Amino acid sequence: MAHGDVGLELGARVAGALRRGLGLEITPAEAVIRPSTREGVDYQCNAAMSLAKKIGKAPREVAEAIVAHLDSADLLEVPEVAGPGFINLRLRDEWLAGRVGALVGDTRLGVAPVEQPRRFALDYSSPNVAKEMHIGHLRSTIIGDALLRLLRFAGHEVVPHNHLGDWGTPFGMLIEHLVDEGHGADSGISDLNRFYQQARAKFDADPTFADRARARVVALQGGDEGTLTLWRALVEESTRHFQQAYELLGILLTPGDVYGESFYNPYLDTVIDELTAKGLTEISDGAVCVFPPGFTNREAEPLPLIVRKSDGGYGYAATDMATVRYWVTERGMTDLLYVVGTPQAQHFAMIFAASRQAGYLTEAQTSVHIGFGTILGEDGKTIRTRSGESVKLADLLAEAVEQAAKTVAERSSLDSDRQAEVARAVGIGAVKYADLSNDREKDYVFTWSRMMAKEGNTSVYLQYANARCQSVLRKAGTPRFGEVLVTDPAERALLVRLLQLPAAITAAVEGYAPHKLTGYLYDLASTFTTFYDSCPILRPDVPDEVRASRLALTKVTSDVLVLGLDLLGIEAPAEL
RNA sequence: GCCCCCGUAGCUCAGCGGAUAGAGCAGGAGCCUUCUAAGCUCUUGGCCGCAGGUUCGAGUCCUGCCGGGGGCACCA
Repeated sequence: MAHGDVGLELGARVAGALRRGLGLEITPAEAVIRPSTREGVDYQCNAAMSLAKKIGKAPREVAEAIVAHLDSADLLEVPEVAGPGFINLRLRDEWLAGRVGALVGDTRLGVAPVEQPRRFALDYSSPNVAKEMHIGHLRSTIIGDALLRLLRFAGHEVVPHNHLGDWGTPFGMLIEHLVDEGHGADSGISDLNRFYQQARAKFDADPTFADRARARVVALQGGDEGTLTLWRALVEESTRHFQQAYELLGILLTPGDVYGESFYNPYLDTVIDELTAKGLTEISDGAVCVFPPGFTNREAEPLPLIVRKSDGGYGYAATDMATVRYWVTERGMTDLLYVVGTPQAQHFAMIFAASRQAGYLTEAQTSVHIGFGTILGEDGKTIRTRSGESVKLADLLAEAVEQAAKTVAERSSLDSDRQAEVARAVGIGAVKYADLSNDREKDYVFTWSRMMAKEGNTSVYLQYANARCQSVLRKAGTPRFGEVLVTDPAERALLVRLLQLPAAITAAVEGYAPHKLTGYLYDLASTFTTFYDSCPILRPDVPDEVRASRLALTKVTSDVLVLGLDLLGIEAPAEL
């Protein structure tokens, strides 16, 4: 294994030792190798204690046997058994140096692609047509995009899809309003919120308009061509608005990734038919329902998934069933991911359960609701503007860039154009990092002062660390990267850290947990700045071979930071 | 009422069944003639909500309780 996870490699060695020493078969993961925080110890093996129990030997005896049969002289110092049966492992400097040296110029930085790529359909962002994006769309969009990047880098195939809210009864009034306003080159729909509110107001105030709106819904559902043209105009205008937000945010979604609710309309009847043919549906209060087992309502009665409403219309349950069916059956996806807030947990649990019953999902597929917590204001409640409305995404991002620009202006010596670019990278990065660095399943408190802080665990700290790397490399002219040497504890710590990228990415990918990567990157940046502080690189008294080694380390550190930030969707300017 | 999630330092958060629970901020003490001080070093601060249980070992797994949030039939 030329590249990869150091912990797993150590695990494989321990597994070998157990096979030879005690005739036990375990997997590398079962060797329970963990990074150690103890002085002078890089990793520890915790397998002896649990194994001792199984085979009826003393834990220390097992540990001694592992050590005795460990074939690891190439990569480890002599291991020590400590405490009840811990095995302390320290990597050899030469091995570390060789491993890190191999990362210079490696575009994957030691991260091996997965051995068995899967096909992911990834649902994220999902704003509503004719409504401006607001803070409620932020987490799905940011987290989903990071997962797209992470999964792809890991070697999987990922098809992102943007489940636009582009269908339903509100479109009757929206289209009628569009008719009233005229939809010339510059119609009123560029201000989406106002357009929606105006339509709403007319709907509430003017019965004639309301009747027209209702008739328009029927025409829309009936496929009236003129109505569809108007509807498309709304969708297109909204899509342009979304694309602007995505561009500013650095989100990979394109109009080609739009699979809105309307996309699944042609499949809805089929879904009902198939569910019915399988005997899964019941009529309850006039609605066509599936009752997946294990779900109950307040009265402890079975809880329905309403696939067709009593008025004959389709609800979102029908669309979501059709979505599962489409991505598995028509597109051959193996894994369905939905980046949607945790309040929808029960809904997705029911969709998945019903999809299994229907045979849309089999053992070959997984389906995961990637839930996330609510963004809270500093008062601990759902964040809102002073007037109680949800915060517009555009306003929030503008605020972030503006705040960043202020700091950049104070610190940066770049020209104004490049300062503007940096402000954007820093401001947007701060918003994304604040989101991604929290466990996605928990609520998190949105605090400008903390995310924009010039110190601490923020995106700018990582960006700054990278800018320092880049500055050194620039000053080195055409840097000569030499063989990696270990001459200082801070330098050695950096080597150990650099080799932990594969483990961090694996953890982030397997748990759909970007914060595992942010945590690693912060540790790396922190380890680097300590190294930077105590290990001069370009100073004249540094021997040439040490300088060449440290330049190589600086290069690899920068590469890891840039890659890591890119996987999170955050830019890393070369200068701040 | 039932189900799900969360309670870790003053604040915001990490923590993979393993050793003395870690960061950042805030507080205290230092460090810029020297590669970007948006930085570094040292330091104060914890009955991991409470009570049981499982385990050689529990912040982590199980049960109960207390507190907070969310969900529970035609909105998505």
